[in-house]
Amino acid sequence: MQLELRVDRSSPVPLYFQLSQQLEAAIEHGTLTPGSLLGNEIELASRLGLSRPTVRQAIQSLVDKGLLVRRRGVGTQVVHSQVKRPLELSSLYDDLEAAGQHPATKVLVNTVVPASPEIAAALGVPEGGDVHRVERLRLAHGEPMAYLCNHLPPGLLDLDTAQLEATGLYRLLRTAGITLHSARQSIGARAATAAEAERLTEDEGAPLLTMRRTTFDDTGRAVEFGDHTYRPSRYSFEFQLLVRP
Amino acid sequence: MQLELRVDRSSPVPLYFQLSQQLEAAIEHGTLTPGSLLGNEIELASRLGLSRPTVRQAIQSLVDKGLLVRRRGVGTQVVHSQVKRPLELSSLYDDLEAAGQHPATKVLVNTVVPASPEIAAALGVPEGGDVHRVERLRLAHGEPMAYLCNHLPPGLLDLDTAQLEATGLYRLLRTAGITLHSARQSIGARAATAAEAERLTEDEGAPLLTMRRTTFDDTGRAVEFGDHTYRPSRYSFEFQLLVRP
DNA sequence: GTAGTCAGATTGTCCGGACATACACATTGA
DNA sequence: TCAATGTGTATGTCCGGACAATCTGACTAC
Repeated sequence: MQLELRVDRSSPVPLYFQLSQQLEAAIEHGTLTPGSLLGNEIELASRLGLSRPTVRQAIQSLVDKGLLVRRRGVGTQVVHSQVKRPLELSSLYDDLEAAGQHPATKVLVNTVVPASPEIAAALGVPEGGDVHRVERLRLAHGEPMAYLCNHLPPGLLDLDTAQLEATGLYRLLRTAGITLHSARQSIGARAATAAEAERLTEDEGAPLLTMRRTTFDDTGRAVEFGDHTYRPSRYSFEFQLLVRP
Repeated sequence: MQLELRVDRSSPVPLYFQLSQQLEAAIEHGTLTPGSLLGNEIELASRLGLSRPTVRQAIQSLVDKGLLVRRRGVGTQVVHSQVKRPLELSSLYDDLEAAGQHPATKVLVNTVVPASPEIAAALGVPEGGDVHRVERLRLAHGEPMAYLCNHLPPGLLDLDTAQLEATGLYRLLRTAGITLHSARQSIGARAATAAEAERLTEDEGAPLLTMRRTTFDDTGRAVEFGDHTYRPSRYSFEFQLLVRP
């Protein structure tokens, strides 16, 4: 069966993007089965009334996502891998919501504090200068799941406690017009201290999963520094890595 | 000062790649300082005797790596972020070697076993069929650091114990002509069992960092399934994530 | 029968150009 | 003074074409 593809030239959406989205949907939906050839670029271009560079741009974006593989002299085929979801800079809140876990947030602290040396270095602000500090408890099904301590540079956005309880920090940042770009993460484990154990209703000495992250926006400016602890019985980090040769 | 760039048309190395490497080196070296404009694409192209698409391809590859930011109507500038290293599908052995930790490996088991349901599903082989099983202890400075249990599909490569002790598994795979493409990882934590504690010279119940990973080659075929436990006092996962909008 | 060779197919690289779009800045208007 | 408007500049998108590099498979020669 021939895959039905078409583009709308009156739409403001770029043609290559229209095409890549349709291809991605076809792969996701199973219309394009793993291992199947995509048909050569020139024929595809003429069938759609597009130029070859445009078709290549569409295909390239899916290759970058790890959905397609190009082979010179052979063609472009769908990878036959079970997992196709791309890696993302994930938000715990969105992850939980997507998994149907009904996340809830309890804001413990929402204030302004002087920056410690470590936080100042991470955020690129002067030591002792003002930074926002937010401590939250993330719950799923009413049970505590993670303790989240975040610091943000001043003047970036208003941190409203009600909003923080209704959604995730990343969504607030995006809503404020900040386009997140990259993050440096460190994931480790350690035994819970007495205070940590109480917050998460675990026993002292119980293993905890820890994550420390600095997030940067598209200008390379640090917009958030987080120090999180998770209950490993309730949460683990899942992601897909792509090799960039 | 004008950045000195030039391309060698007699080289088999693609022009866009020559350019992107020089730009990356200039950024790494500090010749191109964070926040500085790159000069517009058309002028850059004419200066180098290249076409604009070629220059764009070079710049785009660095944008994808997170080194540059494009702004319509403004120009392309170097991100002013502290961390510029891209995310990679890391190999523990290479990581340790790069950090000057003198890694060593002790092969505990190197054999062929029938695939359990879980392993068969991960590797995409028939249940009960033959798979390689390798258990290793990774040491740094003579101290145990991680316990690595891996399964590989049959017929992929010869697993020589001596080679496994001399280098990492990923390097062996690459040497065998396998181009790694992506991996699905899950990172968690748990308390050490008695057996795990003994292997890693920890106490029973001590927190351990766990990682489970399935690695795929460029055709989407699973080439390795690993179940690793790390001593969190000696190791944590560090990586940088890029957002793909 | 096996190895080497050749042709076809397909992606990889590169060109030169055209118009659209968004941002920054200066100008103009209220 | 401040907002709206225009203008220049840079990237974003798209085109049509050309040749090179590489893989597959069939054919040929030994």
